[in-house]
Amino acid sequence: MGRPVCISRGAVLAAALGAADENGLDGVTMPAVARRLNVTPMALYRHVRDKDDLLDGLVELLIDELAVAMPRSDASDPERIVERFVTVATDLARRHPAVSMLLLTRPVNTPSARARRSQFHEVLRRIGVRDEHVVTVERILTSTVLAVAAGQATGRFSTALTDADERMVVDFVVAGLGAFLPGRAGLSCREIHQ
Amino acid sequence: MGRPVCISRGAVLAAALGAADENGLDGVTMPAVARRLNVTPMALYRHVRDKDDLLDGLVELLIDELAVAMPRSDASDPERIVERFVTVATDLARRHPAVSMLLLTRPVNTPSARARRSQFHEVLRRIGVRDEHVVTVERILTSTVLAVAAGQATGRFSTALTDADERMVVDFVVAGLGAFLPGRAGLSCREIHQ
DNA sequence: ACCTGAACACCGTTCAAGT
DNA sequence: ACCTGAACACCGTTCAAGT
Repeated sequence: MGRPVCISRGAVLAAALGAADENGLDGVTMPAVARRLNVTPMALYRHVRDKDDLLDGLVELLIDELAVAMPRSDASDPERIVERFVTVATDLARRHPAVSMLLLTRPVNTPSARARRSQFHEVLRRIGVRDEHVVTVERILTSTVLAVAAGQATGRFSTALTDADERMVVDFVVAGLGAFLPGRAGLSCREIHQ
Repeated sequence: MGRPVCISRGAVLAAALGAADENGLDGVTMPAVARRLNVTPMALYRHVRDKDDLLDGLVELLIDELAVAMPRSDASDPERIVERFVTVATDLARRHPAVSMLLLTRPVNTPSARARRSQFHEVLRRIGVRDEHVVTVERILTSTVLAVAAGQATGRFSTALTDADERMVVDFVVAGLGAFLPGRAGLSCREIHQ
């Protein structure tokens, strides 16, 4: 790209994301990131505490990108919400396969990430998930969607996710979520696959 | 432990698993594994092609451990099957948190792993999942269960999984699986959610 | 056949300098 | 304030030896 003489944390993270997208997580190395910025590796430590901090930064980057496309708290139709979540996460995993795996691995405790999570909790509460279930349901939903999306993007599965597969993920999650919505007792939601 | 003068692939993998359990994935290093066997790092290369091969071996180890406790193809009650799977995977993730994360990350194409998968496919077929859905349903199930289990074990979530949480995972997966089973109550989502 | 010593390229990180 | 050179500990890996 260009040759910015002046580095910033944002520039470092962007370079790291590029390296990850092109060469996988193993490609995210201090020298590699530095080279993309026309800088020596040591210069990075001015903007990033250490490599762990750099990876945390990548995770936060993806979370923000996930969140801007996420359902707002005024959403109410569970199926639409889940559908959007699955679509957005799958697309994200396709564009950033290596880093999306990190989302599953690393704890995300930054203020921004916590805010995103609260927002999600609010959505779940609004559609009828009981207060004491909200936190765990959110974990299950994000784990499922991210694992399927990231798993296919990083080659855990031999074939890529088709549109039909994506549809099945939505149906699965919607039906599973149904177990925590009022007005029913663990019945399966739909029968469209018969 | 002891001081085996003679090394084998099994011993190397066992030592690597021990290192992973104690010090996380970063603790799985050629010198560290070798030290556990009272051997120099170079000796490992006689039994393991490279580090990638070593990690593949760890994954296979866990898959086998998972499989011995898995439902047999004569199982028929979906809820019991899912329950057992969740219990076994959660327990496995608790004992081997670091490596269980690897299960989610690395493709598993060894003959043994493929056999395990076929076995699972057979179970799904038996309980009524249609042929063209079997592969994707298996991906969704394993991704969900492993991600939730491994995610809590590696500290992605702040609090550990309680028994109640585990129960919720079972309920979620059973309900989700219901979307792909015949003969359940013919409710549609739209009716349920008004 | 199986292990070791020496050696190499490479990575993360620090610190004292440079501008 | 921000970047660089030199330096260190450490890791993955190879190869020619040793037994």
